[in-house]
Parts: sequence; structure tokens; C-alpha cells
Amino acid sequence: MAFNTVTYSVMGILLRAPRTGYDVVKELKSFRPAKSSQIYPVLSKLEKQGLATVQVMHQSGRPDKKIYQLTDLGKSHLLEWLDTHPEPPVVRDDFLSMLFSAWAKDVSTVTRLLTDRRRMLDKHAEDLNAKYAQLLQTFPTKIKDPASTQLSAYLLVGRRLRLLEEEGKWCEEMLTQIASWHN
Amino acid sequence: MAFNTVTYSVMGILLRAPRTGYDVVKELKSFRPAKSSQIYPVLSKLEKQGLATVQVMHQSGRPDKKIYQLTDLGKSHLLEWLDTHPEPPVVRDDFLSMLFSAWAKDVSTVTRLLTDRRRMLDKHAEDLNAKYAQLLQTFPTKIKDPASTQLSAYLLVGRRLRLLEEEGKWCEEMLTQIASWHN
DNA sequence: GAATTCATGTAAATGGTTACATGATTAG
DNA sequence: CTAATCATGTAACCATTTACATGAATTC
Repeated sequence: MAFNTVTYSVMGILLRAPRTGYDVVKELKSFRPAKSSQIYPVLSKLEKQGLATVQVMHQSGRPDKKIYQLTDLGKSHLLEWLDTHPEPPVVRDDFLSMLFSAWAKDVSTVTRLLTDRRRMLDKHAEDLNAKYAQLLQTFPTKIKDPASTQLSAYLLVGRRLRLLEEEGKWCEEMLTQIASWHN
Repeated sequence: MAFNTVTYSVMGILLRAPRTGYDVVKELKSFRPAKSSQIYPVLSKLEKQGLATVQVMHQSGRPDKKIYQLTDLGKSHLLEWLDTHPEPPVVRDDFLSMLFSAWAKDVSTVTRLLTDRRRMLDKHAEDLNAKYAQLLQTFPTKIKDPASTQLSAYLLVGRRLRLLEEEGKWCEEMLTQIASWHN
């Protein structure tokens, strides 16, 4: 039995701790964003196939909480998936498509695209930096434990940060380079 | 009238020069990959809506070539799009999902993921580097001309290369760091 | 002689988003 | 008092891939 990659991502979250669909969606944001309308059906399929169990917590005023927990069967499928090779990443970035055609307009279009991008990257990096600092402070030893979930967080956040910073630097350099040509 | 982003990407390619669907698919690879089964319908819609014209070149032994060319109407829509703000990039990368769960298996899973990733990045960077060097040699002055398509190529390839290299470095550093913890 | 390139497309299926339905609680 | 958060899900639509159909020309 093979599942799609969102399903494995959801299983990975449930393996760490039992969670509601709402919480799964929030946690997915850090490495594999998806809308809740995609996740809720995934969770009910997991239950139907015996890969997760549900515990319902009654609430008043809002829908009952459904807490999903990965079963041993679910875990075994997830671990099996980890032995396979990941597909090459899929990236869809309108910024690149715009850059590709920007020559047809004027230089200001190129510089606007670059400055806007840089702002976006900076804002993003700022948020992540806080998270990263906190991570390093709170769990300095646990990170080194390969069986700790902190290692993954350290790797994932650290990688993201470096790529954000590198792209930011690139934007800046390109802006100064272009400015130097047109003065 | 607003179109989806593949459509704008295709228009951007046709703006540079008239092309067949086959060639459009090849060129899309550098910034917005898509399968031909997605592109052919896009092209026929462009024609129906007067955004592109077609010239049929008869061939024997293979399907007739259909050369698409962007119309002024198409160009105006594309330029209008360039004044808008791009959506945030969409990334789906199984490698990250695997890294997120790798703690549940063992350290060797983490290191295998990192080494495989590094190999992939290196291979990719190698190909791009050749392209980049050629670009810098062949059109050293044209790149500085903002109305030249070479500027876009320079930006796009340069950016990609830097990000590939940065991620490669990160993989390497993480591998040595992890190795130092477990010796 | 085998693999890749050239060249078009359609049909079916999967993946993913938007819109809809519903509304109390909590934080600023 | 306003915005965000909590909490579930379904239906319709759009985006993208896979599989199918076809086969000569070229490169290795």
C-alpha cells in the first residue's frame, strides 16, 4: 500500500503526538502547507484504513474535537516510506515567471520585483529567526539526540533560514548591480 | 480578463519568439516546469481568445508543426500582469517531509537523506554552471541591457545556482555536525 | 540496434483551492 | 469592539499528472 505525500506528512505529525485536524494543519505549515479542506478527508481515510484512531472530545459552542493518534500499522507504513527516495521538489513561483518577462517592460519593473521580494524574504526570515533562537536556547542538548524531534526542527528551520538569507543577499546584490549599470 | 499563471508563463515565452508547443515545454523547464498535456490546451485557448496566432508547418512522418506567436492583445495582457504582485511561492518537497519524520527511524536515515540530497544538488548545479558560464561569455554586454532577454536569463540562472550551492553547503555542514555528535 | 528527440493531442484520474455552512471564545 | 483563533466538514471547481495513441528521424 502506498499513499500520497500529504498523507505521509500528516502521519509524520501524528507520530509525534496525537492531534486534531486543526492542529495538523497548523503544524504542516512549517514544511508542507495544505488547506484544512484537504486534511480533514485525509484524516478520515487514515481512520478508515486503521492507520489512525480517533478520540472524540465533546465541546460546547464549537464542533467536537477529534483527536487522531497514529496506530502501529500507520507507523510501519511511515517508516517504510522513509526508506524510499524522495521525488525532486516541486516549485511554483510567480516571481520567477514575472522576472522572465520583465525585460519587455522596463528596468523599474525588475527593480520593483526584486525589492518586493527582498521585503517578503526579510519579513519571513525575521519570524523564523525568533523561532530558531528559541529552539537553540530551549533544547541545546536534545538537538544532538537523533531520536529527538528537535533535530528535525533544527534542520528544517535552519535550512529554511539559510535559503531565505541567501536569496535576500542575491536580491540586494542584483539591485546594486543593476543600479550601477544605469547611472 | 485574468489568466492562470501557467498561461502567463507561456505568453512570456511566446513574447520572446514564436514557438511550437514542444519548444514551449522545453523552455518552461528553466523557471516553471509543466507537462505537454497541460501546455497544448493552454496554447489552443490562447489562439481562440486572440492572444496568439498559429502558423502550421506541414511535415511528413511527424505531426505538423504549429508555430504560435503572441499578438498585441496577448502582449498587453502579459505586461498588465507584470504590474501586479506575485503570489508567495509554492514548494512541495518530499525531502522535507521525510526529514521531519526521520528521527523515528535512526541517524543513518537522516544522513542518507542528506547525502542523497547533496548529490542531487551537485549534479543539478553542475549542469547549470555550464549554462551560466556560457551565458556570461557569450553575452557580456547584452546582459546589462535591461531590454534584453539575457538579463532575465542571467538573473534566473544566477539565483538558482546560488540557492543550489547554499543548500549543498548546508547539507555538508549538517553531515559533519551530525557525524561529530556520534563519534 | 537502442535510446532520445521530435511533434501533436485527448481522457481519466489525482491533487489542491475556494466557497459554503456555522458560530462561540479569546486576545488585542 | 474588532480581529484572530478554535473547530469541523462538504461540494464545486481549477490545476496538474498519468496514461493512451502514434511513429519517423536522429544520435549514440
